Amino acid sequence: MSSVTFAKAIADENRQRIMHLLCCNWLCVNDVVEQLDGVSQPTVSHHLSVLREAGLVHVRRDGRQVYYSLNQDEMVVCCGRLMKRFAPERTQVADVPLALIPVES
Amino acid sequence: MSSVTFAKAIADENRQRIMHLLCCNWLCVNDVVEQLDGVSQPTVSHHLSVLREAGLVHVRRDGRQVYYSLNQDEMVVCCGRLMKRFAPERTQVADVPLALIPVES
DNA sequence: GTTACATATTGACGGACGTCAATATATTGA
DNA sequence: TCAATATATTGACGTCCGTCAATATGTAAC
Repeated sequence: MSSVTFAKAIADENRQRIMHLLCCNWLCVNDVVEQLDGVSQPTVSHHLSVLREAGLVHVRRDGRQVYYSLNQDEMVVCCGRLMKRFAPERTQVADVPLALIPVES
Repeated sequence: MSSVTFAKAIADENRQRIMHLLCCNWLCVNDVVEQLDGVSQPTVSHHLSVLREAGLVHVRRDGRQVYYSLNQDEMVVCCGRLMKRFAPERTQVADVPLALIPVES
C-alpha cells in the first residue's frame, strides 16, 4: 500500500476514533457502534471496510459477529515509510525499521 | 496539529510529490511547478498553503521568490504521535521521541 | 425452513476538496 | 511611477467521500 493510500485511510476523524477503539482490543462491529455514539451501523461498517482494504485491521469471524483489531505492525510499516521518505535527515528509519525499537517487557 | 489534520494534509498524491521535492531542498514555487509538470501554478500554490498551514514546510522569502522546504522535524513529531497512538505495543515512541534515534554523522 | 440477530451493501444526498482560468498582490528594476 | 516577474487569491466546476435509510446477506437457534 502506498503512503498516499495509507494517509487517505487514516484521514478521517471517525476512522481514527475507531482505530483508537481497536488498538489493543478485539471489538465486534456493534461494540464499535455503541462506543462511537452518533454514527450509524452502516457508516461504521463502511469505515471498517476502508481500514480493512488498507490492511490496517485484523478481522476474525466468531459466530454471527465479526471482530476487528488494529494492525499495529502495519501502522509501524506505514509510519516508517513516511519517516524514510519525509524525514531522512532526522531518523535512520531507512534501513533499520522502527519496529526494532525494543519494547520493555 | 491533530493527527487527523496531519493525515488530511498528506492525503493527496500531488502534495506528497511536492513534499518529496522539498525534502532536503529549498525550492521556489516555480521550481516546483516545473518539476511537477501537469499541475498549474495556482494548484501548486494551493497545495503549498495546505502544507504551510499544517506546519509541514518552512517558508523563506528571497526577493520576488518564496522558497519552501520540508519540515522534517514536524514529520517526525506527527509520525511519532501516530505511532504512539496506534502502535503502542510495537514501539516505545510514547516517551522517547523517534527523533532521538541518532543519525550517523 | 423460519425467526432473530449481526454485518454488509446499495442508493441517494450534501459537503469537502482538487483543479484551473482569471485576477489580484507583492517585489524588483528601470 | 511603470513594466515585468513571482506568488497568492478568487470563483467556478466536477469528483470524491462521509453519511444515513433501506435492504440484502450471512449465521445461529429453534
